[in-house]
Amino acid sequence: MEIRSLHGWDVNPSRAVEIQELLREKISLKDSSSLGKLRSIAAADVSYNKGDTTLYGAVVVVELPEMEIVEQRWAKGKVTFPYIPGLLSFREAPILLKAFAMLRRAPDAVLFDGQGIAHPRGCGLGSHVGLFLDLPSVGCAKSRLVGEHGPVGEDRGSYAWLVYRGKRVGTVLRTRAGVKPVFVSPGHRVSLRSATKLVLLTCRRYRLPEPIRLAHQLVNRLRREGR
DNA sequence: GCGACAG
DNA sequence: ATCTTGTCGC
Repeated sequence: MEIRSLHGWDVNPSRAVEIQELLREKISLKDSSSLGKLRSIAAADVSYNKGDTTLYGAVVVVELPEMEIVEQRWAKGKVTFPYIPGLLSFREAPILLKAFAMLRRAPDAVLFDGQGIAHPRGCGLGSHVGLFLDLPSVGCAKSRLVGEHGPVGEDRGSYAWLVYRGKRVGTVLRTRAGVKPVFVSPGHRVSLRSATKLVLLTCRRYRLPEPIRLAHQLVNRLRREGR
């Protein structure tokens, strides 16, 4: 699929912050019309090698309603940026974009293992990569980066607003009774409402969305087998 | 200066 | 993220 080039990746942390502030203005929180006929959903994830600088990135595409895998691509590369809270996309996006570039067909939406706009500068991994792909994207993180929230109901589907600097930037969603909730936030071209519905829709028997679990399994398998 | 801090 | 076995519970 086509990848819109917005800037290179050879940057330092200071420059990365400037880039996020510029990208923030380009993010759309409106539902893309293409979400109406939502059919294929993709998810991307990254895995690292221990004392090495090798990393793997993968994207898995599934189709509703059964969510069977229709395509999957992966790439192997080297770490070029350190892990700094708030700058995760500069570490993981490059390898993920390589995998996305190999997709034959662009998915209708993409899920990311990280934050969308629930970020210090409103531009987390989900938003950053969503902008490059110019596709509806959603951030679904396992823990909090920024924002505050009240208690979350115990039933599946219960949620609390994630508020940051006086704005609702996401939801803390219980995707399964009895398990820790996930942090959902719009990436690009999706509303907070739709982002939350999309995550709940793709969560079946586990805490995380099925596409994300599949991408997670794929990169970990690649790392174990050292391919 | 101190505490927080996606993966 | 990664290092790691068993184990408590539905």
